[in-house]
Amino acid sequence: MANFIDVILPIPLQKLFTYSITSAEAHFLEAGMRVSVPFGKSKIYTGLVYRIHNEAPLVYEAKEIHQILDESPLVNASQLNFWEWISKYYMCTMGDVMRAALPNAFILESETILTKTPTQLNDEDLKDDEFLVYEALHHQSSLKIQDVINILDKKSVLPVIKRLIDKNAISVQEEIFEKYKPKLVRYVKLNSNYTSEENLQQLLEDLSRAPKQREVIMTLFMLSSKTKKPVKVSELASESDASSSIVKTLIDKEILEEYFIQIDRVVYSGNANEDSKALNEHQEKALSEIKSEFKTHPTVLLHGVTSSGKTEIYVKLIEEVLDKGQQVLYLLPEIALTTQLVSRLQNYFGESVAIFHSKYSSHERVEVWQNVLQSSKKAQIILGARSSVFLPFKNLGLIIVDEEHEQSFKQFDPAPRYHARDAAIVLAHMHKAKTLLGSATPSLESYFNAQQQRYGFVELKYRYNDVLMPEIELVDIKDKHKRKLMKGHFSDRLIEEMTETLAEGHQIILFQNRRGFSPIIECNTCGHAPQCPNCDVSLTYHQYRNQLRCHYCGYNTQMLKNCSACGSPELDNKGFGTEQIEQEVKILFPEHKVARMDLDTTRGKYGYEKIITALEQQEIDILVGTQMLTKGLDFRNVKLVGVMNADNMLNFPDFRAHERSFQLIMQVSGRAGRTDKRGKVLVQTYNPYHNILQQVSSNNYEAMFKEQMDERFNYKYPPVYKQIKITLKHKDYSRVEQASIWLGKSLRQVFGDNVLGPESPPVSRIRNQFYKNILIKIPKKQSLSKTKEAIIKINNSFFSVKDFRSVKIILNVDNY
DNA sequence: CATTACCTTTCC
DNA sequence: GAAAGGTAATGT
Repeated sequence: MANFIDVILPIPLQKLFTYSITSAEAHFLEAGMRVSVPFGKSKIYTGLVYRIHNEAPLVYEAKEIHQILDESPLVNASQLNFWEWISKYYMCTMGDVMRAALPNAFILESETILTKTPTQLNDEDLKDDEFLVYEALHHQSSLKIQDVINILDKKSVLPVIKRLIDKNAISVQEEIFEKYKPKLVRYVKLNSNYTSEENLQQLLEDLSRAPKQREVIMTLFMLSSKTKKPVKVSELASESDASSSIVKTLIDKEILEEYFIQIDRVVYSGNANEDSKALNEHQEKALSEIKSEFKTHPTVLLHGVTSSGKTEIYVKLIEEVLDKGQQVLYLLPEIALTTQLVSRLQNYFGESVAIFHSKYSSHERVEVWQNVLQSSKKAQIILGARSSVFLPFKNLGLIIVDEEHEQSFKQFDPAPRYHARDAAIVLAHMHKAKTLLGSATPSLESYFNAQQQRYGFVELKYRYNDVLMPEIELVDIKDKHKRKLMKGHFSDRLIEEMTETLAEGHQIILFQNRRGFSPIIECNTCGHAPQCPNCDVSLTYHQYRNQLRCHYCGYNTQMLKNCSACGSPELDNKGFGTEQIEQEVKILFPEHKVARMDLDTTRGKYGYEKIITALEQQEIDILVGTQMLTKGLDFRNVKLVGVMNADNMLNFPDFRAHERSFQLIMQVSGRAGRTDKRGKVLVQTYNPYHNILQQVSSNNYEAMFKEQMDERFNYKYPPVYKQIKITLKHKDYSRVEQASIWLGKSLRQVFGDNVLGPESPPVSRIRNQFYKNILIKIPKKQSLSKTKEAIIKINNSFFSVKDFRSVKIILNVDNY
């Protein structure tokens, strides 16, 4: 009987691909193992076995696989179920999910390698470009396609390569590379020739004329007898104070023998040296409420004010799940995964905590994956960002989603456009595990779900140690401007409070929801603002490199001296960003240390941590920053928080702008006064009577919730209605316009008034591609899966129109 | 008329 | 997503 496998390939194609295998391979293979398979004329891809069967495909002949890559499944059955759900719910292909789920290093790709043939050729047989490539192969043994592109400096190199092959000058082959290399550490031991006493004696005598080498040998004895462990080369070199070349000499002389041991890249050296803290009465009460809610609800929302000690409650829950021998997933927004929280958990749980986030190298991620797969002791608790929902859990008991309201749990750009919180709830369900959502400012949808009894609900209203909530004061900057009480972007009240706080030796955080120096440069004479050549946006001024930059495509140029439209040298800054605030603070408080925290200053693996540490150590008096400041950081000595301008958040054109503003201001406020002293928050605004700001200043989440929910009801927004956003994208404007009108019409035939658009988004061109959006609102009682089926149907007929085939369509389910 | 740029199609 | 194969566009 013939044997076949269906394989998921990491490309955005709807279908699976069928390959033929031998019966021996059929015996060996299991779903979830990787195979490498030929795809197309020349490429070799990594595929994941989805199904093994005997049904020969009818319309084509299946190719044979190239190679089996795993000895046991890399992805388990429950993960494949989960992938299936993601792909159905978020309307993407299994290939998309595979790309997102597997660490990059697991997905091998082949590369075309050119090598010279032994045949002798006369140079005159070759044309110029052919000769260049041929010549290059005299200097290096092989070339990649990319190298050829560089050598010839043009795009289409394949004809050249083809001619060279025809002339028998070169040959090509496909090679696949294993991207993951285990980390090996070099150890040394004495060569076995010298184990006997007399040989050893002889050796030491021989070395008497090489004192350094003798010293190294003596150190080796000393080290191995002291630690009774294998001795690392690096250790030996540093202990004996010898260079590694001396060690190498000894190895070359076969006196020492080197060997390698594979080690984990990510190791935690400390121990679980702390017992979990005893809870106070409020925490204790919340904990027991959570447990009793779990009896009736698989998902519970914990609404606990900032600094109420939610983490300690999580720790207690984690302890119980670990005792049952189950795994725990602790999800956090990327940015909140700081050393602070990591080391706190490591203090309680030692090396059973594994961390997984995007700043880890792909090698490190492979190791975490493998530890989880093997349910290793090292990976009982996974602390990770959204992509950690894809880890190969076997026995998950609890998922904690901390800072549940954070929008960074939703992935926007490549598919799968999943929301990690929602996916986590489904994942927990598949494992019959519990999910705990925690936030000081829950998202409306979660709070709504709790009210509808879909989630259990627990509240924690008291801050730890009964610290008072900070006092929030609204400052009317319209009035201050009128009365000339503003210095730059600082009101007299803010300066007063800052001066006082600094005098007391406390720290200050200033929050400005915008990065860059000054978003827009405008000509005073003609009003022209420099635009990005590839996108439909004005360029942003960045002072630290004196550049104009585009935040969408990364385009940048030097700052202009004259207006590019009229030549006038009078260019003015409109709006303001973190850099400008930083500069103003430096002028206002020249004797204090000011730092800035935004995307530009936190590049690199430790950029973020450096600033945090500096603030903790009180090397910084005033920190200016963006959203990043809001994430669960515990700064003991910060007493004052200033929100520079609340209006640009409130006026953001998005149905969640108000909810977001509330959350953001509440979260930054939470940074103030975490110890004995009551903190103070100043919110500068042109509109102090705005309802949201009133609700912020009275710390009234319920009022905010009620009012916002009314709006969501009236305007049919989530969580009352669900929504799917369809984005069309093409480099030709009239093509997207026509396509979007057609699509809008077809959708309206099915969904009527619940289709909004097509509309051009605020930024209608990015990287020279034009965009159109269509929004579909889905009433609660309308079946979500039927809706999606209908969309897919319409989509298919869309692509059968020849003119539309080149238009890219992006489906975004729950696009908020 | 040859070479290159661009677009469409197919991949199992 | 990538490369092959076809077609239009450009150069000599």
